Amino acid sequence: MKSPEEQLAILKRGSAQIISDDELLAKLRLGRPLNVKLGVDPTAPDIHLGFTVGLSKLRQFQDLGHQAILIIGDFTAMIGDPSGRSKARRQLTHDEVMANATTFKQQAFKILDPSRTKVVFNGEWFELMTFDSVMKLNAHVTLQQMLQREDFRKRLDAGEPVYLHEIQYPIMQGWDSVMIKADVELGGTDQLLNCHVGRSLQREEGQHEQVIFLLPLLEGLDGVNKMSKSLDNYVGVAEAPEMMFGKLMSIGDTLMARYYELLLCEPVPEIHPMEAKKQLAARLVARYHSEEAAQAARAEFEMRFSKKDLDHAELPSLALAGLPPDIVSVVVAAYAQCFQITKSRGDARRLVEQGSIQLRSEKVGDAKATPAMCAGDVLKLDKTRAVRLA
RNA sequence: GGGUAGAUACCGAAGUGGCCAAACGGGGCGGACUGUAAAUCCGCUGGCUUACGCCUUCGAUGGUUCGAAUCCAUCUCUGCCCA
Repeated sequence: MKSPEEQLAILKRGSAQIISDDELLAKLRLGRPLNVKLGVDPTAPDIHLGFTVGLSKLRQFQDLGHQAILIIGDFTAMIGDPSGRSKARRQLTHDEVMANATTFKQQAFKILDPSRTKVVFNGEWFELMTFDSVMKLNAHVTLQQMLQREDFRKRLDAGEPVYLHEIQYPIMQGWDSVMIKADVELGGTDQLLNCHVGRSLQREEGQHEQVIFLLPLLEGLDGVNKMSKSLDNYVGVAEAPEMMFGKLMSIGDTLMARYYELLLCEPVPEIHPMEAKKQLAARLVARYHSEEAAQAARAEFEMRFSKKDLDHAELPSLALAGLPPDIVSVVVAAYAQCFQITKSRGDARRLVEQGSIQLRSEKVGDAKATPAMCAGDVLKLDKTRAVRLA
């Protein structure tokens, strides 16, 4: 086992803020495995790369001999963490949440070591709480403290509603820390207040206060907002290798540097940016799938986009039989059948007229056209989608 | 509970009886250019239609009118102020 000082040095890499280094060092010196808490709300069925920043850090704690405690917020997910949000979340039903939690757990174990992870659901304690104990908890936190939060503040200033159940969220998250006797709580930088509430509740209960270990938030594919399912700027860890590779290749250079730092924990290599990005994409695909899948995804990507060789790429096929012969109808059918995307005829016509639609690498251009289409022909729909006719 | 202001397309925001499928900005999409990126430029952005045009849309429901996003009534939701 590494010395406390060595452990601290390793853990600090890639962190945003630790409250505090000294407290963490003191806890590491206790010589026992620390309870390291990471809370997740299964609001969506699968996790994305943004979330893996926390899981990877948790894994690092595990590798140093500590006890990982993954809290599945089956109860809190129904409220929805208001952190960083400009609107109240839709409340989920318990069934939805539990269904999400199942896949969630499987995916978390692509990163965590299952043999050293304790998984708990916070419904275990919250469902049993009585109203008077809820009131007692509330007595520990003031409205002013809650209003310090930037996201609530912003909503107030913008004249947006802030609901009382949302204000309960930090208190519930804090109580989780008490219930599992957390020594360290991991979270994104937007979790600062929530984690602090945990500390004060622990103090009230006569426990040692948890160390707050904050990690930077990973920006989503747009490079601006944090990665989130609801903004559709995410890369899911369960996504198909080609999809994952393609999404990662679409990011800008600045964001690439960020991903290197937060996901691979190293600087961008001093090579052509294009190659650096391919390596990033390949390594992440390898992490969540396999080395072979990563190489295949890269080869596929290069064939399709770099060499623009759609003829040999693997494409979904579209049966022409029974379709009207005009190009617009074929395009609409291709989106619907091969990609489950509903395009209006107007949209499809626009794509044709604007030159996005290509048949055998030639722009069609004329929405009225009824070009001869044969089995095996490649029909390009837009930047990322194409189908093979059959 | 009382007063008051508001609810417009993916988001923000104009429009206050016909010229409104609804300005403008953002976002999104397509094209050019590139490294498939970014930046830039051009175009598109309710549905059906080759087109003329037709249909549905401005919180909800009714009403006034030849004609309503715009006027009236009721309802729902939200902000702010007062209790």
